[in-house]
Amino acid sequence: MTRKEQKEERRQAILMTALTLFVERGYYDTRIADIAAAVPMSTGLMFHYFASKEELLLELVKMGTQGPGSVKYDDKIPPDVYLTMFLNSIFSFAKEQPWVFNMFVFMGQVRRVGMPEEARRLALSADAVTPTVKLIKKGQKLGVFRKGNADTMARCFWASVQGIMEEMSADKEMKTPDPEWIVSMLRA
Amino acid sequence: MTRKEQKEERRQAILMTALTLFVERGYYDTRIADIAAAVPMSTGLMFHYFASKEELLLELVKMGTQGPGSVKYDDKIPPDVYLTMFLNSIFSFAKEQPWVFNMFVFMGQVRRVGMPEEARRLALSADAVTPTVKLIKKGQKLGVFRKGNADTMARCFWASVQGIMEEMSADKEMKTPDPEWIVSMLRA
DNA sequence: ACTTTTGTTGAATTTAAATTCAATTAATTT
DNA sequence: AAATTAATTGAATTTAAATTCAACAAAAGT
Repeated sequence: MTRKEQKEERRQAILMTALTLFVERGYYDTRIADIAAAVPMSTGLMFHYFASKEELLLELVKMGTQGPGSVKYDDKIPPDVYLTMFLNSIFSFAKEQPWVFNMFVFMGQVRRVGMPEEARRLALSADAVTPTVKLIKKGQKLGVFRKGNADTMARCFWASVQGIMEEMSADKEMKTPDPEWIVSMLRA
Repeated sequence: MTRKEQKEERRQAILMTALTLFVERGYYDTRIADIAAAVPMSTGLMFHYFASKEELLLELVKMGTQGPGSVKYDDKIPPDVYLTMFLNSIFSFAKEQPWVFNMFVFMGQVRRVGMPEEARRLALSADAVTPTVKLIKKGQKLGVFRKGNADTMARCFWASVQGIMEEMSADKEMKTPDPEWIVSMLRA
C-alpha cells in the first residue's frame, strides 16, 4: 500500500501548501502553478490530485467545517473562563500549530466576500455563532456578561476574533493579545 | 463646462458603483462588465474613464487614504469617550452614509490579502494605528484604559472594528453593536 | 525480464475576462 | 447646417491563467 499512502500524503501536502498560500496571498492571487512549485511538483500533476482549483478550495473548506469546530463545552466551566481559555489556545496555535491557526483564518476569509459562491455557502454552513449565543445567555444569567442582544454580541465577538487573527496572520511579529481584552467586550 | 462636469459626475458614479460591488463581491469577483452594467454604460466606455481595472481600484484606494482618515482629535475629550463617539458615528454611517461605511470596509479589505500589491501598499500607507496608540497611552496615563502594550491594543482595537464592520456589511439586517462593547476591550 | 499500471512532465489548448478598436451617434463650435 | 470634436457601442483581439494531453519514467505485478 505504499503507493496509495504516498498519494494520500502528497494530497495532504498539496492541501497544506494551498492553505498557506491562500491565507498568505488570497485565493485569486494564488496560481495553481504557485502551489505546484511550492509543493513541489509539476503544474499538470496537480490535476491528478484535484480536478480543479475550485475543487481544491472546496476540499479545504470541507476540512475546515469538520476539525476544530468540534469544541465541546464542559458545563462546569463558567462561560467567561471557557471563552478565555479558547482564545488562549487558538492564539497560541499561531506559533505552535500554524495549521490550525491558518485554517481558522482561512474559514473566516471564505465566509466573507471574494470567493466562489459554493465555497462560501459550505463555509457558512459551519456555524460557530449559535453555540456562542447560548454561552453568552448563560453568562448573562450568571451575571458575568453584560446585558444586550446575545446574538449580536456573539457575532461581534467572533468578528473581532477573526479580525485580530487576520492581523496576526498578516504580521507574524505582532504580539499575541491578551484574551481577556476580547472577553471584556462581553463582561458585565 | 457641462461636458466636463458630466464626465466628472460619471467618473464618480463609476467609482461609487465599483466601491459597492467590490465590497459586496470582492475585487476579483467583480467584472468590469458588471460595473458597466450597474452604472449603466457599455463595457468599452469604462476604459475612457479608467485605463484599467487596477487603475480604478487604485483611484478608490487613493480616495480612501484621504477622506475620513482626517479625524481630528480634540484634546479636551477623554480618549475613551472619543473612541466611543467615533464608533458610534461610523456604525451609524452604515445606514445613513453607506458610502463612508463602504469605504471604511473596503480599505480594510485592501490592506489585507488578495489584492494587487500596489493597492495594498497604498492602503497600508494610510495608517490609523499610530494616532490610536497615542490615544491609548494617554488613556492609560489617565487610568481609564488597562495596562498593556499600547501598540498591540490599538491594532486589536482596529482589527475588531474592521471585523465587526465587515460582518455588518455582509448582513445589513444585523443589529448595530453598542460601541461601548468594543471600547471595553481597552478599559481598565 | 516483460507487461501493465501509475506517476510525472512540460508544452499545447481552452477559457474567461480585460482591453482595444473601427464604426456610429450626439454634442459643440463655427 | 456643416465641420469638428467627444461620447458611446459592441464585436474583435489580447492576455493570463486554468486545464488537457501526448509522451515518457518508475513502480508493481506476472
